[in-house]
Amino acid sequence: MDRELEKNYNPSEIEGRLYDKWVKNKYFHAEVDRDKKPFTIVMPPPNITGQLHMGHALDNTMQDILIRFKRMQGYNALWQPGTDHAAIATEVKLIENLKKQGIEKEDLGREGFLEKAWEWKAEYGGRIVNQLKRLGSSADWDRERFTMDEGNNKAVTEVFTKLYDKGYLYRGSRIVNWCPVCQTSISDAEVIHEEQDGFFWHINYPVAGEEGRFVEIATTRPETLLGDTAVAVNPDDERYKDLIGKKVILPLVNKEIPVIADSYVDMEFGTGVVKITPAHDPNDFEVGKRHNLEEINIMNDDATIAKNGGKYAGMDRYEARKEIVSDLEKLGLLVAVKPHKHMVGTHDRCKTTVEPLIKPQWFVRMTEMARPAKEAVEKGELKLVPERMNKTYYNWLDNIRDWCVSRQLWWGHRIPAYYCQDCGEIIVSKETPDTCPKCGCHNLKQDEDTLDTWFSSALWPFSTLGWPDKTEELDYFYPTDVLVTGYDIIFFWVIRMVFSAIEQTGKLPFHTVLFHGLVRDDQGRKMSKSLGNGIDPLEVIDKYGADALRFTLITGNAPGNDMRFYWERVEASRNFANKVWNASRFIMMNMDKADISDVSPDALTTPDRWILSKMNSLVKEVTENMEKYELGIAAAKIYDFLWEEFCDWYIEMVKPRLWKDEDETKAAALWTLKKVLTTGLKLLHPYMPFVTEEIYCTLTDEESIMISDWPLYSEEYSFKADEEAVDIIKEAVRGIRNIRTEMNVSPGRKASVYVVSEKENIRNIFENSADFFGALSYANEVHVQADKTGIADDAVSVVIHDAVIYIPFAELVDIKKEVERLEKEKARLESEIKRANGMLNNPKFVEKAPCAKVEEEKAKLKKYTETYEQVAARLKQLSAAE
RNA sequence: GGGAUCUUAGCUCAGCUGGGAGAGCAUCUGCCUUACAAGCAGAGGGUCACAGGUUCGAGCCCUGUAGGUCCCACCA
Repeated sequence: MDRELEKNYNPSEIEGRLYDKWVKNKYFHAEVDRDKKPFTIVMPPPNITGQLHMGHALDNTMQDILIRFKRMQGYNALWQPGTDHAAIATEVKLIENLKKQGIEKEDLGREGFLEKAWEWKAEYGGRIVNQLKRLGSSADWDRERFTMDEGNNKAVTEVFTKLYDKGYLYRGSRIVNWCPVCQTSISDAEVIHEEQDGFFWHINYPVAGEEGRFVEIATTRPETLLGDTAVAVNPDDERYKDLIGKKVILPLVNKEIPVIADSYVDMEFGTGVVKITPAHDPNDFEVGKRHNLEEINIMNDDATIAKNGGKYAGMDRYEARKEIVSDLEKLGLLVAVKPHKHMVGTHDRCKTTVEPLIKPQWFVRMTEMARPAKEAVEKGELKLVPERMNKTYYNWLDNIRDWCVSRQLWWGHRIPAYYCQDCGEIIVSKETPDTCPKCGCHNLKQDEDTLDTWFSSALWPFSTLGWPDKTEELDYFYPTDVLVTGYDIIFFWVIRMVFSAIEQTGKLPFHTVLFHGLVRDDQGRKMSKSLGNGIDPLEVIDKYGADALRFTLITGNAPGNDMRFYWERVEASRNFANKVWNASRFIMMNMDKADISDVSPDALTTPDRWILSKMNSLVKEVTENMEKYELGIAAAKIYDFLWEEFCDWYIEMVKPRLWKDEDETKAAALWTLKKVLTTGLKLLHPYMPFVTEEIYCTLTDEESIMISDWPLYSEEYSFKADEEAVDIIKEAVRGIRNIRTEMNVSPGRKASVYVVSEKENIRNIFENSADFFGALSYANEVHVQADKTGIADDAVSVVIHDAVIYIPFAELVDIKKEVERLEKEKARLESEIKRANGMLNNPKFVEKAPCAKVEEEKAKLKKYTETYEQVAARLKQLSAAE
């Protein structure tokens, strides 16, 4: 051993070095290789404006675990990375930055602004990528993409024109969600409805021609009154039947508007009369369409009242609201003001209350594309993990509305639509057109708008692989396999990728979506900038290492569930890394004690076969759970095995053999230690890539653990008899330790241990294991015999199945206590026997339960009965001794 | 209004298709035993929210109740 490990695992020393080595050796890079099966994951592209947060850390850890696992299994594993231009986020951020320098967006003009944007991207766009690297992410950085790079631009234009030609994309003047602060339209998915305290203003509208008669309406937004073009009642409402077809006078505006009947009106709610403002409410818009009502836009883009708003023109919407209410009051038309909680739509980015406005926008028709997306899940071709996400998925698709994809922003993919300034013709084309196909003029102007960020990310799984070109990569790596993401962007992204992929490529973009939850703070709150409760993953990595962070994020959590972040848990994970580190150190320190190059299976001892057998089962369980995406369960199994079975039991069992100079089984022990450790390291590697790599490369001559073969379950390592034998020894050891603690015998004090059993096979087990059995149970000598000859009656005893262990602690033994202890044990066994008998005497159980279960109970009953008899016999002895 | 989900040890959570309640942390006791005190050996601690039902058998399946969380939805 030419290298040695430090006493404690120090992640910061090794992480950078190993990561550089992996990159340098191109382990992350995947090339098309027809001889190997591909396994592909596309990374959800983080925003270029972003900083790594716990959500990214979790998301990328899960992906890295899967990709490392598959890579080791022999797949040609590609983890396709990249970043997202994040239209609104970036543009808003840039505008803020410019403002600090006293520059307005408009001052720069479109070209100038975009120049700044690209500069900013060049400077900060790589920041989050570098942060991802610190996690250990084994993405193929040689293939890194950007949603606005050349290839993606091409894909976006291709899709836009194809959808347009197919009639799935149209330009229309419809009511959209408008953010007055960001000055752009946003999609329904970007609107968050939050409950706010507002008021219900009850207003009297005078009925035209009927002096003194009013209809009372109730509204939460009185300022929209300026744009009212009707008042609606339910056609079945007896109260207002006679009003239908009549006119009312719109207060303040003093204009006559009709009373119409529409079933949209709920008779039970409010006054049963609704003011209709088609230009400022989505429902009213629909009503207006049905009744051919005029749409009067009374608001500017910044949510101030427009010119047509009379005296209110220029006022902010809330200021106008106040004025209007006060004016109505003066006129005596304000009937009541009632506090009212209602849901208000806000922009998810800036929290501004959105204003429904009519704007000409581009929309993607969803009805046709939604269907196959839904069917894919229904037919099981697309699997959502956990399965309960199916309902959310269906529900969204069932109620889907057309997707508003145009944004009044500069940073993004400019819409490839051109308008003829002469004849109004719309041309959608991949190339900039020169002449108008309709009127032949050259007076064409491109649409000023850009596309929703998600329009391009919806194409991510195939655009990153070269689509629309028929590349080798696309052919080989696509469709991808698993998508890992948070359930919070199922609507924004997942569904849109699914229908886009089906429509554009005819294939699903992936066969499985693995969802994870949110990482919350220790009080269960969402981590957020405003609360200041966010924990920086990089700080965690600095303090405890990337492996500890990764392990923490993965364990103790089921797929799709939120989790809380605790520093204590990171510490526990770090301790585990250190535990593995030290076990390895121990093994390396002893490696020179024998030559293990030629260890035959016959040389293995019972504990060797036991741990190998346990290891073998572990391999199977871990692999199975990882295949099922139960990453947390698999991790817990590795943890338990390595810490308990391997460190606490096996290494302790092996020590006497290593210490003793003339022991012939030393090589077998060392061989087993190394075998089990390297297997364990491999299983652990996807979770803790750094510590496992460092140990593996120190312990073996291999180049890297990450390109080593994933362990396979093998019958040749299944040793049932040895497992049973060691279980008996462990039971005895535990019993002895228990009693010693109970009696306050200090560990330094050794004692003779007598194992008495009538059964020869049991005696053999103890005889063969005497060295480590003695060491584990603090014995200075172990006697194995068939009867009690030579053992003092007042020795302490431990009854296990098939044997009684005696420890002569004459001066320490308190017979009374000993009897008490045994009586307790006897009672416990009695209840067990009763339980087993209860089941077995139930004819229905015997009849209906599976055979294996019945047999199991019979075996238990036998074991308990036998143990019970031993205890009873021991109690008899004690009473005789008294 | 619709839907999802949670309620398990003091805390945070596992518990995969129903077959004798688990982990980490915390607590208590004893140990610096030649890999590890970031450790070792022991211990205590739970009518699995509540009420019914299905079943030979329920933490797990069904129904209802209470409380929490989240998502969706155009009740002005």
